[in-house]
Amino acid sequence: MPDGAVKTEKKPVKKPVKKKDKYRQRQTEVIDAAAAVFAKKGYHGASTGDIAALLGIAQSSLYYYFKSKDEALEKVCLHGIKGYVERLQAIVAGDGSAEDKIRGAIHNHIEPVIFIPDYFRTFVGELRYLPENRRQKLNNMIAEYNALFEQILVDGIAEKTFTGSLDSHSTMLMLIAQCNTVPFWFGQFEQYSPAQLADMLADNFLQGALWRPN
Amino acid sequence: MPDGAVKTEKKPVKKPVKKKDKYRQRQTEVIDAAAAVFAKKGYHGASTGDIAALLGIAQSSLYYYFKSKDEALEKVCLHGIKGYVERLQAIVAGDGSAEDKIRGAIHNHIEPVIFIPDYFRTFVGELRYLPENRRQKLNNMIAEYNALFEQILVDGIAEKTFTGSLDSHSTMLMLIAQCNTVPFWFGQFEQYSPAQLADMLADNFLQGALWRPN
Amino acid sequence: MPDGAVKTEKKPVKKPVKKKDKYRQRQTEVIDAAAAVFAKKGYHGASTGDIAALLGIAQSSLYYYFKSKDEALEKVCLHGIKGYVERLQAIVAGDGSAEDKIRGAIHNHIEPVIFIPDYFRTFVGELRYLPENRRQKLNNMIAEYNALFEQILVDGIAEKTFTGSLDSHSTMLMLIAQCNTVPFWFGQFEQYSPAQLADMLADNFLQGALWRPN
Amino acid sequence: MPDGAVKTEKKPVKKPVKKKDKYRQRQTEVIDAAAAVFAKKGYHGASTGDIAALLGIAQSSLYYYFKSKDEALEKVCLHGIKGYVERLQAIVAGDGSAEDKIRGAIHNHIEPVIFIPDYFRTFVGELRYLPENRRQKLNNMIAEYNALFEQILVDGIAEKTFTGSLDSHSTMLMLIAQCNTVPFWFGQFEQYSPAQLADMLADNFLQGALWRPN
DNA sequence: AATGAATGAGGATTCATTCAT
DNA sequence: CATGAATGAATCCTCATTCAT
Repeated sequence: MPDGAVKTEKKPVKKPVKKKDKYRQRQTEVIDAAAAVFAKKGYHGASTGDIAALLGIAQSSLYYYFKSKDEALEKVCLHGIKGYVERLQAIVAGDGSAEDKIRGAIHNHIEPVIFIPDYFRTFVGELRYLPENRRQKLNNMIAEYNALFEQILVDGIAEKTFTGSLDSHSTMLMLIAQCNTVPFWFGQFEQYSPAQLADMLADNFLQGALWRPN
Repeated sequence: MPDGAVKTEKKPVKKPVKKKDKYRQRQTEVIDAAAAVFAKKGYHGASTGDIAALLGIAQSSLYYYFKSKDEALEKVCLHGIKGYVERLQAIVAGDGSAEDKIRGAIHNHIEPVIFIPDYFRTFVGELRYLPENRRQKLNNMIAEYNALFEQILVDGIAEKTFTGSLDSHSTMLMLIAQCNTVPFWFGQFEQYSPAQLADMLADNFLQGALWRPN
Repeated sequence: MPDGAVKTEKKPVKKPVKKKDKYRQRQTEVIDAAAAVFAKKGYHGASTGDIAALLGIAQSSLYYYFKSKDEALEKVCLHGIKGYVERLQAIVAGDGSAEDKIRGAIHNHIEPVIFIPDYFRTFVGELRYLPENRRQKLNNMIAEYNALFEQILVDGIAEKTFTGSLDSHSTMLMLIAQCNTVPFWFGQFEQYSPAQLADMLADNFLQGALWRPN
Repeated sequence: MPDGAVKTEKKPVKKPVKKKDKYRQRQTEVIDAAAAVFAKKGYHGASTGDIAALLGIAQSSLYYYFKSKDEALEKVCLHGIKGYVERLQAIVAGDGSAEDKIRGAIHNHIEPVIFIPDYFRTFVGELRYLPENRRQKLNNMIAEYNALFEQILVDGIAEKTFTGSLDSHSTMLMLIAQCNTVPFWFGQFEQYSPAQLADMLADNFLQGALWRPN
């Protein structure tokens, strides 16, 4: 009984929370739309009108959710790599072999690429159009990510998991580049799950293509 | 008499040839500039003003060399893959092993990527902005190129040069995607020659990264 | 006394009054803010967002206190010259000399200019942006004010307080214009009180700048 | 004969000059229009469309003559005070009495105010909307101008042309302010020439309004 | 009594393109 | 050959205003 009273009293306390939540949710939808349009048409090829049309709202209404097209791109990119670094840190810090780690890293990289392809394609293809000042933070994250990735290779070479002829830096770049291209051709391969794709890629990287008689 | 006639006759005959040559040459410079600007800023991010500025001429003067920005992009893309298919055809028709052929194909693919990076980056990154009608021809070339590439893999699997677990289609796409990313990070690797890079890539693809005690 | 009854009876009677008072008071604050923003940024350079920000409320909340930006400007202007005409009428109707009256008029004009500078600057500088229909009333007040001012000059010339070479109309305009400019540079003269400033201005007007040996 | 040849040779040399001249001339017309519109509607109340409409050209064509609305305002303001400082310098450097100089200064100030009223009204009323960076130069010119003006007053007080009770700084500001207001009410006084107006103003300032029996 | 959400209209600016010379 | 001049369309963004709550 008192509970009922408490509940009705809570409302005025709760409301602002709910409102902010609703705003956040709508903002997410708006950024989703931006990601979709940027991915499809490229940042400069996309107009705010395109985004608004996708949402079925007025162009000017977009600006209630972001302050500029730049900011929208930034938000898309940030969401595109959210958690990436953290997850890779966990993998690197783990106690598996270098092979396990590289497989883990490839899975980590590819899965979001496939689950939020619009965000990821935008991140990969349009980040360079983000103005210098907004790009800084993202560049730092990339640098950190790359360093972690390379670390796995370096360690693997040291522990003789990987061949000593591997140039860790260029290999890292190539491997990441390869993963990054996935969302651009994945559409044609719906028969493979993201995990399968990641495995294929990892196998390819680790084993090579040559036939090995056994 | 004949002399005079010849002279006056020759002029209108010869000059146009020379003029056309000069025109062609200047046009090449213009398309070079377009390629450079497209590569740097993206098709939609680039303005005809940027191209003109790079050449030190007036914007309107560009239209003497191409009819529209679209056409400029088309010319850049066409030049970006000129000879690609033909050279790959020759490689496929050759009588080396599948391994040799795949190495040859990778070299073939990478060298231009590096020698005319502006053209190639534009081709890889901006082709999708080319209007449907102009894109047709290029798409056909790509399809043919991909088919040739895949053929090598298919043959290689058949002749047991490549492991049977290889999915030829997706492998082809990944391999090409990997080659295509080269011009985007090559700048950092001036210590490697294009040929060395191609070898590294081919080795990686063929041998894999795992350490092989022997 | 039947306190209880009175109290409960009064409430519904009094509250609306109190409410209106509170509304009026808040409205005054809102118009104050509008005056400040208009004075600083100009009518067209000011946005309703600026006003709301100064008050710490939402833009849309402003419309509870005025129906449009136009109306806000009108309210500011009206408040800016409230009492002006009446006080000048009193001065003109008084029985001092023309010199006293012109001094009184200048004081009358300058003091509000300084005590409510935002209102006054807005009135002087932004009135012209008020739409025709709203401007009518204010224009009439100005005309009346000017006429009263000129009357002092005319009378002063007739009674030989002022030199006969004075063109009363243009002099009136110049004198008023001079007073109007005060709030635009007064900030730099905090060492002078409004009354001193008015005196300086009046002295200048009456005596002139030339040195008079005596 | 040689003359003819020379003449035809000159053409290519002369042309560029003529073209630039034509551009300059047209630019002047454009800035004239901008001044007119700014003066009438205020900087923020004026749209580039208004300016274009006055010229009978397309909005976008304006940008061939100035890079931004800001720049247009700057050009108008600069033109509005062109020569002001220099002419006042000449007056101050002259060898007349302080009275002559102050008369000269008032004439100098008022005449352009009347001959190019749009420029001047814009300069007086809209300069404050010019972004900080563009305003610097103009502010410096104003400071220099004011200093020169004040110098006349200081000298005049020293040489006992002006009464010792004069506060030179505030008087300077008031006098200039008074001159500046002229173009805002001059329209009503077409019976007076600029010179007459300047004389009236100077007389007023020097002699004062009081009747002097003599 | 106030606000969140949304919008239409307008505004500055860019840009590809044209055309006379 | 090349350009100066001009323009229409598009684009990003701001803003006054509305209205349900």
